[in-house]
Amino acid sequence: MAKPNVVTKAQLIEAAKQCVVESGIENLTLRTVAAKANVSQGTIYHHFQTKERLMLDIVEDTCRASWRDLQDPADAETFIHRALRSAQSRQGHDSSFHQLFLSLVVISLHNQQMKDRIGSVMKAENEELTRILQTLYAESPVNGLSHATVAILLNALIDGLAIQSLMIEQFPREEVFQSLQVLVESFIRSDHTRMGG
Amino acid sequence: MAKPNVVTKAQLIEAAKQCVVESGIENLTLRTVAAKANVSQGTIYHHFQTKERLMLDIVEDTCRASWRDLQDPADAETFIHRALRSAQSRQGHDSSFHQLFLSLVVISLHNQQMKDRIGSVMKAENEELTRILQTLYAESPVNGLSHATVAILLNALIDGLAIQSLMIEQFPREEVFQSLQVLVESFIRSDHTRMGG
Amino acid sequence: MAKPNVVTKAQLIEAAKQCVVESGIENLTLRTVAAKANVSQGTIYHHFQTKERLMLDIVEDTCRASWRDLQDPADAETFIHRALRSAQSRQGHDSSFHQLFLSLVVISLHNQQMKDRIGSVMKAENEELTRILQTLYAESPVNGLSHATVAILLNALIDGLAIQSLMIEQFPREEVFQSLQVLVESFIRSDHTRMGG
Amino acid sequence: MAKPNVVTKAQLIEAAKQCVVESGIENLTLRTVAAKANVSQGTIYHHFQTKERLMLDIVEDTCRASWRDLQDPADAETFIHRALRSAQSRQGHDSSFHQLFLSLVVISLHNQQMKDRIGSVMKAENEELTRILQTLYAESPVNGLSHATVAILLNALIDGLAIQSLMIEQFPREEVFQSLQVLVESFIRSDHTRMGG
DNA sequence: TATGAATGAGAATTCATTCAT
DNA sequence: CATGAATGAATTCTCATTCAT
Repeated sequence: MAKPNVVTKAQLIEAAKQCVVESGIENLTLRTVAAKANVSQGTIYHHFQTKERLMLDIVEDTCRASWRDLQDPADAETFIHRALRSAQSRQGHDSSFHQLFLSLVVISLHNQQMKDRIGSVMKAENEELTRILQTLYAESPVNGLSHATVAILLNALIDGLAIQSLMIEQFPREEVFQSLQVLVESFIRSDHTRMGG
Repeated sequence: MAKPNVVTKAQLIEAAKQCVVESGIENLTLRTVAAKANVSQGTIYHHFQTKERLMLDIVEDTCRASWRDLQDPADAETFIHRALRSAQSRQGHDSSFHQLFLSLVVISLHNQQMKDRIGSVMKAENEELTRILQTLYAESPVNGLSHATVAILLNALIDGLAIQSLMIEQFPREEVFQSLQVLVESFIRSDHTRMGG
Repeated sequence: MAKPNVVTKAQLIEAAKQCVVESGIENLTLRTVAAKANVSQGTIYHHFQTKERLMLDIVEDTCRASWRDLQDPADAETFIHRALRSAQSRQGHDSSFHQLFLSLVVISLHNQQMKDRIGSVMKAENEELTRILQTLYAESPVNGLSHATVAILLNALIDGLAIQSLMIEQFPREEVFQSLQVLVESFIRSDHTRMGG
Repeated sequence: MAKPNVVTKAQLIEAAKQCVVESGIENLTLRTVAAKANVSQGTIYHHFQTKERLMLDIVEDTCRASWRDLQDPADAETFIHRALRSAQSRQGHDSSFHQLFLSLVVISLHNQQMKDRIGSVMKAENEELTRILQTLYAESPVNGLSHATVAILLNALIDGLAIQSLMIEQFPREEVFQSLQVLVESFIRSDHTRMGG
């Protein structure tokens, strides 16, 4: 007993994320994580010194993933559609992303370090979307609102819809997201000068 | 030793809600609630038979409050302004409402009963807002979208902004909510005006 | 399951002291204490919030006992004989007192609160013995040494002998303590003016 | 990866002794020792097969050191002064020796092997001091007590004073040890002088 | 030799829950 | 109704020890 190198940190984080989605972050125990990863509890403590550290690493991992998606090179125009489509897919059968995200948000309400990390990513997402909107429209697509504000509202929309989608049985996902797409397209087709390609 | 009627159920629920906001729903213990309400743990068991029932009652209480707000008689036009203003005030100094709401949402992800209750209220809110929009506009204020969809999007916006406001240090609350008000007013003043136009 | 008032704090402390003597303070676990007291571990936490608090209470209890012995009314002359005899009896078959005492001393080396408590009792014992010596002899019984110093040396002698007695197999307890008694009596019989009765 | 001869057993024992003095024998862990010696935990297991053996080796090392001091060639008369002076210096700024000694004594209360080892050294110290007293005085320096008993009492005095010195804040070290020296000198200068006279 | 990942037994501690008063 | 002592299961965490490299 003591086989070396049976798991990596990444595998443990993955197992932990699954546990959160499966049984709720309030029920996340290291016993469960260890079981899911097929290692002993001690192993978890060898990699993360405390449960809090593991949770911080889950946040870190999730944030890094979001950031990677963001940086994914793509021409600006398709960016928003891609975002919408990915958001939609996340809501349906595979709602795990938003479950995890919301769980981390709630836990971070009483953990400044987590809050800082998540907050910084959300801010970065707003800024990235702002940049993209600026590429698409010389003037803001919505009268009277700055590009930055439109970006904030769009990102808020995604998160707010995720909540409704998670909570409301038979939420009309398809319809709403198609409407959103229509809305966004109406920006793009609108008579405002289009700049970036 | 038995002082009668020292506390009411409502007081205990209030205490529990405070505990959630102060130390996180993941740290909600009956000991804490009892301490905050200045009663013994046993007392809590006389009012709620289990911890889960207490949490269900918190949800119930929170939902009923939302519903009461909704039913509050007021002419349709001012409804949205009132909603926006209240949403805004909830985000700034007194963010506790949204903290509580999000916490309950996350917990309910693994509690069907809670999920049903919260989901039904969110659905009702969508429907109520739909009704109001129908009162205000013969046709939907946003081209191509049904009244119901606009309602969903507006409500999603509120929740999504709440998250950003809770997570992002120095989130531009004032600016964003004024923009939102501008946006909504542009609906009201100009029937049939396209959102993006 | 939950029979009220099955144990008192005093009983738990007694059980803990027995555990220390039986298996060493370095092996003191709350599981053991609970088992010895026939209660659950939770019960121990109901009375003492932490293990450290329990240990502080053991110290407190032991110190209070020492102090009570000290205050025990007795004419000064017999005091020392009584002390010697009790010290001796503590060393032989019933060495538990000194085992406990030394264990607490060692633990307290890294616990200021415990150290303060034990230190204050030891100081008080020195002072009490000084007072008694002053009652017995106008001038110090040992040439060139103050009453206080003689008291310190005598008390040190007791502790030092306890260690030897605990560690050395077949330590000549009888012989040494009779010698000590002879020595002390030689003080009393000496040509120095005797005062108190 | 295997650097040869990075540490010697002696270095590990030294590290362990430091750990005991710094954080208490009850908190001695192999992790701590390894950290202090800048080696891995595995390395400790190459030198000592178990934690208990490490502790036995600490005892062995400490006892051997005492014994070495004892054998140190010196004329009998100065022996006692040297002992007193070294004892005194051990108590003040550098109290670590007695901290370690007492810790080992307490642990050995429930480890026969350690007890035997420490006991044998204490006995040897008594015997050596007896021999020295016999060299100095034809008859015992204290009327009615054998040389052996006086030796035991003197050694007990050293240990007992060490405890007081460790526990009592502002223990009058200087004064007491000078008194002790006066006392011992009174033996040496006046053969046959009665201690109490 | 030396390493350090892995282990499992057991430590302290928490907590929902029960029950006699 | 209200209390609070008692419970036991579960949780976080520690640590001596093993073993493949």
